[in-house]
Amino acid sequence: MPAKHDFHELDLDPRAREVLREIVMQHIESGDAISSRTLAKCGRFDLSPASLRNVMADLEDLGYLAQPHTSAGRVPTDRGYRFFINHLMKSRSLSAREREVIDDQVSHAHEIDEVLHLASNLLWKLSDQVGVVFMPTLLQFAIRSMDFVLVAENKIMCILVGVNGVVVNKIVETRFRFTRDELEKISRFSTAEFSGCTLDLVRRRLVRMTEQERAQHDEMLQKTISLGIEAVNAPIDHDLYVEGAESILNKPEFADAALLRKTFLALQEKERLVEILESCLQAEGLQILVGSESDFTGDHNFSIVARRYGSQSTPNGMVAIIGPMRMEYARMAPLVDYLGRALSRKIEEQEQPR
Amino acid sequence: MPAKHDFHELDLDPRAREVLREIVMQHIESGDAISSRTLAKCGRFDLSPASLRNVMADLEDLGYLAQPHTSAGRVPTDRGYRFFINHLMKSRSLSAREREVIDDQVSHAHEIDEVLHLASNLLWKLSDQVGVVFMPTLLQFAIRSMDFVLVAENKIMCILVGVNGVVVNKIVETRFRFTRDELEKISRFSTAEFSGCTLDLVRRRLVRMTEQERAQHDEMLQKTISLGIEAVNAPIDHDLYVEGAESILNKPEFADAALLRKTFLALQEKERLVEILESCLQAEGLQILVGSESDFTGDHNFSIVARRYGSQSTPNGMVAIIGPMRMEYARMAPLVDYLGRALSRKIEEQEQPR
DNA sequence: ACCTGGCACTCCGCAGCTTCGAGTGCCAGG
DNA sequence: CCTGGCACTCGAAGCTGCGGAGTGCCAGGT
Repeated sequence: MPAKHDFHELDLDPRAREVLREIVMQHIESGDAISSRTLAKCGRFDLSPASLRNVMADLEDLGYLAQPHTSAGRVPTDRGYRFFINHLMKSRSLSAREREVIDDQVSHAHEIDEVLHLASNLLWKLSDQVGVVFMPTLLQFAIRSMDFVLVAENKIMCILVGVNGVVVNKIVETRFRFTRDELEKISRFSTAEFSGCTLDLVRRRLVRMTEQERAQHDEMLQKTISLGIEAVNAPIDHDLYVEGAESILNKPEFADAALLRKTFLALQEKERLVEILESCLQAEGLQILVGSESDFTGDHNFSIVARRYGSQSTPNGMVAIIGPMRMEYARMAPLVDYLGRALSRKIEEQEQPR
Repeated sequence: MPAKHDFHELDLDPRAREVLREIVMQHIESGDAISSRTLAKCGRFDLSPASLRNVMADLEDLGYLAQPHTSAGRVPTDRGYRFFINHLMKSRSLSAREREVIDDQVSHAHEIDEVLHLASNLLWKLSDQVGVVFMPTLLQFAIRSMDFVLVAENKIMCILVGVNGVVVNKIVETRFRFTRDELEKISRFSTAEFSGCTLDLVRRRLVRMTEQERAQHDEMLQKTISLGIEAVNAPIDHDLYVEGAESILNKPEFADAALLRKTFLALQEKERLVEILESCLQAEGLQILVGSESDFTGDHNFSIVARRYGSQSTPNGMVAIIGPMRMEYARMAPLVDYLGRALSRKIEEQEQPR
């Protein structure tokens, strides 16, 4: 952080900070631009509107506030929100009720995808913003088992279980015919052989096997290898749960039909979402991106409140909320944080079943 | 159909029919209300606007047309569309390009859910309406196999394959511990025992087994039964693919933000969609529902173009397009029909693999 | 040095008015 | 039975004026 920036921020005298804080809070609540008069009336300041106007003018000069037009009140800028989040916000901890709902739901889910789906749903319902949960592809993790089941004469379902408990299944079509017996043998072999490997490693080892002398003559081995390669090459997507896109339909900032349309379509672009979530994956703890601070949020005046989940040992994903810049950060932050922790706990539990 | 209705419809003299047809077509194309003047200008009639006005007034009396307000042109009513669809429409057959796209895509997909997902996607892209594909739950069909795979110490994945090739997998948690060996045996047993049964029948037979003497003592059998019951009781949903809801954002009839919101939310109510699609499941061939002809479409001024797919022998689902009443029926009808046929063919092929 | 009331100014939103054009219905004449 | 003409209706668009909400600035008070 450049010194000048710091200087600015610390330079704000306490009164200005209070004013900024009040403006941001009121604006978040009402959505309107805040005038000096409303501010004076709120009772927190023993100042006349005129004095407040001076303070507000200063804050505008520093780039924390903006006026939509002359003779409208002031509205926080991205920087204003950022300052608010960094220095002024007092997180409102979750209500007992909310905590209960989260704990209850998370503990009742079983499969990991069920848990994640539920998490995005919870985020949506509890925040009334768009809830997003991201799980990176299995590719980066080691697998625990690899099984094959006959589905049709020429179709085999391959079931991969990651060390993190993620279960992925893919149906592959093969030119060989397999019997149940064979598949059972192959399952045993593959699991024994590859458990602990990442998919990438599995692929390399399979390829190496084809080169060995033995493979040329052992038909069974050939079939195993071919099936394994098919299975590993089958595309395995990351999972992205986006829930509650319709909740933006309510928000007054998107009352305009054209803007709404644009905003809505933006949320369908999963690739961009994945991209930005992946870029947050490194950082520990809660992250908040406001408006112009990232490409995606900047284009659409969004903010993102995100947190990594998962234990240190195993791969992580992200939970996040996406909404308009004007959102209740003080409530969203603890919500995302709590849910992230709950998920992490759940996942750690599942790793070491009692 | 009541005689009176028939009378009305057949009573329309050829000129009135032509006029109605032209109005519907022009309105579908432009979205505007059609005036006598525009109609006269189109060249298809050797009549003055005044004469056309008379014809139009008659059509309005009969309920085929309506005026949004005095001094606006005329717009087709539900009945108008219905008459158009039944008697006036000339289906425009698919372009070679479109047919090619469909055939190509359908033939390249493998798993049935992949095919269906693709189908809804195609419907959307080719029609620019909301594409819907519905597959009823597996419950009504006989199964071909039933396998179990170890996923974690206390979690078993159960894989059911229907005679129609549908593959369903569910992860169940059990209080027993299973080894790979056991699961393999159970899989063999279950498949041999239950292949050809509907899930309901499987459940009943499992329950009956618990009552037999043997079950009391044979631990292995107990475990099998418990697992089987878990698997069969795991909820198995119907599949519903809805794609392209965002395409209604474009349609001028939903320019108003409030209406758009309402419309959009309506499309999220999958239950109602399922309900209406299920009700169409009985009828063979293409079905078109216009506006007030059904609850769902009536509430939102939608129309639905739907068709059953699947072979006679095996269970069927529906493919459909949902859009505003003002849609190009002449193009949608063949599109849905063709896709339905393509799907049916694909499914029949998969039933009897060469 | 700082706060404050007052005042001029700007700008938005709204209500009311007019105008314009697009349609229709009806009628009388060919 | 068709047609041109005419009166009438209605909505969309544009203009105007006004009130309200805000701000900026200044001069005077503490």
